[in-house]
Amino acid sequence: MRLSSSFLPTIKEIPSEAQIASHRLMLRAGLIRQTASGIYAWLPAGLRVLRNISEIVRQEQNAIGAQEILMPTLQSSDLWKKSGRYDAYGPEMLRIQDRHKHDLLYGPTNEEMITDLFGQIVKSYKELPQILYHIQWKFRDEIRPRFGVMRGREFLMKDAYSFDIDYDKAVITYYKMMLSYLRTFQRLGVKVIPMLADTGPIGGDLSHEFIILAPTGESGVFFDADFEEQDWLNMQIDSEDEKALANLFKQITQFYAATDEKHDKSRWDQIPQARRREGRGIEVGQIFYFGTKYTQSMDIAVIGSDGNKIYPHMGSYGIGVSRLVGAIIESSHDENGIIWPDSIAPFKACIINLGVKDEACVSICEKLHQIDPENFLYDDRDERAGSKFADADLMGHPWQIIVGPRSASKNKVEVKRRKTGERIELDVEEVANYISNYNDR
RNA sequence: CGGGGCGUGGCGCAGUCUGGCUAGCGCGCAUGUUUUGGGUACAUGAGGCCCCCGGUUCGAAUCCGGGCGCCCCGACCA
Repeated sequence: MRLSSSFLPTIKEIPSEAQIASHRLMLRAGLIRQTASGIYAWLPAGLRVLRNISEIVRQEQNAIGAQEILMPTLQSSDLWKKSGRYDAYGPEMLRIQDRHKHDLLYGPTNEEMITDLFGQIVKSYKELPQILYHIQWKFRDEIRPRFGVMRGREFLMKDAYSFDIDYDKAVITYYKMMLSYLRTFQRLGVKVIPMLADTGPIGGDLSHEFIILAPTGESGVFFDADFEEQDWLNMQIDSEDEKALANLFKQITQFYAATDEKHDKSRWDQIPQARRREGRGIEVGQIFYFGTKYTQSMDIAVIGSDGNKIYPHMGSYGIGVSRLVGAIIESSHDENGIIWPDSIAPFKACIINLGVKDEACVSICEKLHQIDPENFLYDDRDERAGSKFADADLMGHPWQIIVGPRSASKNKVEVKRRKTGERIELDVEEVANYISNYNDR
């Protein structure tokens, strides 16, 4: 993509309405524009990030056998009246009437709908287990939206729902999802710690919040440093091997990790000083086992081998996709702008042409652009060097390829790593390899 | 929902208290010159329902009434 003809409006001034870094940077880097309180339009760069995150989430869900569907944003109130949540949900739920005066709502979540859908289709225990998910916009009419997409009213979320024959199988599914989440977040390039969450009236230890570490996070977190060393992606765990999953879960939960509400001083004190990590975090996902709550209230059952009704045990598993964009920026930026993890950056690299009227510069840039025209952003604008650098830093491209008349005559360019600021001069032909083989230490 | 604040070219603001020249300033935008590796300098220019409706007045961005929108603090939340 060429910057000169793109819809990537960066702004120099700090927008007055934005209070926190991620919100300011998202507006300044041209990722989003607000259209109403807590509601945002996603511009090309922002949409690319959203899609990159979604794609990783999708791959890791598919990897554990979850199947993608797409449920609508608007739901009939009927199902919610059946489950009893229509009245319970309160003013957070956006209620709408159609022309026939039929009550509709903009879905804040999809347990009712998926349970009903499941019930229409699955009739026998032989068809279990099932894990279904979708990535869809939701709406919760927050009392006070704030912090940009971190606490918007409309938000993009991956929500998965599982159906198992009994508790023991449901637990296995829960473990699978835990593994999938750990892998997902690692691929997203962020440090996320699962922490025991409140399970409400259901009890047990089967709900975890996934917290991304960021200094401006909403809650304080305490965890064992050993957690940081885990490499989930390179752990060869077969997601069909129940024993391996159970072991993994044991291993994960043996590490201490808690938010300030659940912080246990006595357990904390047993951890060696050197391994104690304290910080702040933002919740970006939650997994939850809730048993037969909906299948029973909505009378959705399958027939068991003995011919009797069985109410499947369910779990639900959310990842706040749009919230992650803000949360990742909170945990990865500096005073100049965003620092995107490679895996989700809107563009892999930005080619900065400092000599748009210089033949050598132009031809080198064109050549570099061909390495990956879709994912290399080419700053071909006739602008000052300073503003190009400032924009590239602001937008947070992992790589900047700087092409100036000085070195272009020697067929050399400068490559800058956004994250570290390290720069290296390379022959034009070396750039593609250098970037694709680069490893962060 | 309680408390506070704001609404004036695309963005950030002044002007409002104390009504009155042609509604200003910085940034951005356009054109030209200049500059050319970290937001250059100068010149010229375009761009305004002063949030909306009603009222007071010879006259309203400014005063009064009503409405809408947005932001901040709190309680709440993925």
